[in-house]
Amino acid sequence: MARVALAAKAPEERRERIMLATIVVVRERGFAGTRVADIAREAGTSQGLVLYHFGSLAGALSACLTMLEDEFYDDFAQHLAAENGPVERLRFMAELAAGRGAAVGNWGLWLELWARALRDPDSRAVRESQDRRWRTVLRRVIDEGVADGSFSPSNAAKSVLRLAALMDGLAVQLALNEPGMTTRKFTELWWESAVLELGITEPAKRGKSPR
Amino acid sequence: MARVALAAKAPEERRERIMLATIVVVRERGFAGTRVADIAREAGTSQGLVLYHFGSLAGALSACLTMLEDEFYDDFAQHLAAENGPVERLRFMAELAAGRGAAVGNWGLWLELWARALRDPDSRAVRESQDRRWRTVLRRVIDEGVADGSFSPSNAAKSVLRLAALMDGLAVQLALNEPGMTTRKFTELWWESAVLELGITEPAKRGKSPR
DNA sequence: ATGCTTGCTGAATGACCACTCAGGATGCTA
DNA sequence: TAGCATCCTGAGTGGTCATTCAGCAAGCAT
Repeated sequence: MARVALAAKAPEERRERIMLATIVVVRERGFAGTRVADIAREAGTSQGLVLYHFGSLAGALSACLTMLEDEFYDDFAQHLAAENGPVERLRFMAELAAGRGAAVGNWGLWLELWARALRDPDSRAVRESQDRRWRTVLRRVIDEGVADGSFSPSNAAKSVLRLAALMDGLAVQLALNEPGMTTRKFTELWWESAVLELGITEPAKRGKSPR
Repeated sequence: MARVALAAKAPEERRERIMLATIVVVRERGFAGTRVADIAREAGTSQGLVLYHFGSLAGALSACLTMLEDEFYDDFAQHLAAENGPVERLRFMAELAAGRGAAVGNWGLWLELWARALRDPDSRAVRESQDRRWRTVLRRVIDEGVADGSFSPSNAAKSVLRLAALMDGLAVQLALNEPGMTTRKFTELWWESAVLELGITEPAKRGKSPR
C-alpha cells in the first residue's frame, strides 16, 4: 500500500471522517438517537473503529461537540474581524447568529446541548465556554462602540447579558420553526433590541444588512 | 375492603399517583433517563400498572407533560388575576417566571421539552401551546397598560416577542446555574428590559416587588 | 526474516428495558 | 351465586445496543 505519505495520515483521516459523520448523524437524529452503528455507517467504517478511536459512544459525541464549537468560532472570528466598525460588527453578529455560517442548522444542536448540560458535565463545559466566548465578543464590540461614541448603553454589562439571552430565546423559536419566526425576523428583532439597549443612533450603515 | 367510596376512586388515585411519580422522576433523571421501573418504584406500584394506565412509557411521559402544563397555568392565572393594574401584573410575571410558584425547578424541564420538541410532535404541541398562552397573557397585560396609559410601546407585537424570548433566554442561564444568574437577577434584567420596551415611567408601585 | 506495534474488522456477548401475558383478586349485575 | 369487568401483579420475552475480543494486515525495527 502507498505508505509513507499515508502511513501517518490515513488513520487521522479516518478519525476525522468519523467525527464528521458523528456531526451529521447527531444533527439528523439528535444526541439521544445517535447509535454507534449510525456513525459507523455514515463514516463507512466498522463500529469497532469508532470505539477504537473514541473509546465509547460518549467519547465520540464529546469529540464532536468540541469540534463543532471550534468550527463555529473559527468561522465567526474570521468574519467578524473583516467588519469595519462596532456598528457593522454588531450587525454582523445579528445576522450570523440568525443563520449565516456554521450556525445554520446548529440551533437545534444548541437546544439539545442545553438539555444535556443539565446532567452531562462535558456538555455543560462546552456550552459554558461557548456562551462565555460569545458574551466576551459582544462585550468587546460594545466597548469599542462606547469608545468611538456609536453606543451609549446605560449599563454595558447588563446589556450584554440581555442581548445574549435574547439571542438564545429567539433561537428557541427559530430552531422550533415557530410560525412567523424567520432568520430575517430574528435579525430584525434582535437588532432593534440592540438599538434600544445601546442607544444607537447611526442607521447601521446599510449595505451590509440582509446580505 | 372499604368499597363504595374507593371503588371508583382508588384506580383514579393510583393513576394520579403514577403521573405525579413520573414528574418526580423526570425532574430528577430527565426524559431520556426515565424508566418505567423508576416510575413504578416511585409510585409504589408495578411496572405493569404504569403500562396498563398509560399504554407505554411515552404515554406516561406525555400525560405528565400535559399535567405540568395545566398545573403551571392554573396556578399562574389564578395569581395573576389577583394583581391590580397592568404594571403590577407585568411585575408579577417577571417574578413568577423567575422562580415563584410552579415554575421553580421547572425551567430544566422546559429546556428538555424544547430539545424533545425538535423531534417529538407531542412535546412540540405542548411547548407551542405553553408558549402561545404565555405570549397571549403578556399581550393582554400590555394592551391593558396601553389603554390606561402606563405603557407606550412603539410596537406592542414586537415587544411581546422580544420579552417572551428574553425570558426563555434568561431561563437557560438560570436553569444551568450560570454563575451570577439568580432569580433576583433574572427578574431585574427582565424588568428593566420591559421598562425599556414599554416606556414604563411609573416606578412599578413597589410593595409587591420581591415579595 | 522475525516479531512488535498500530489500525482495523465483524462476530459475539451480555446488559438493559419496554412491553406482553397469564392469572389473581374484587365487587358489580342479574 | 355465577358471570363479568376492572384493576393489578410479577415473571417472562424479545429486541436493541454498547462494548469486547480474537484475529488479520501491514509496516517497522532489529
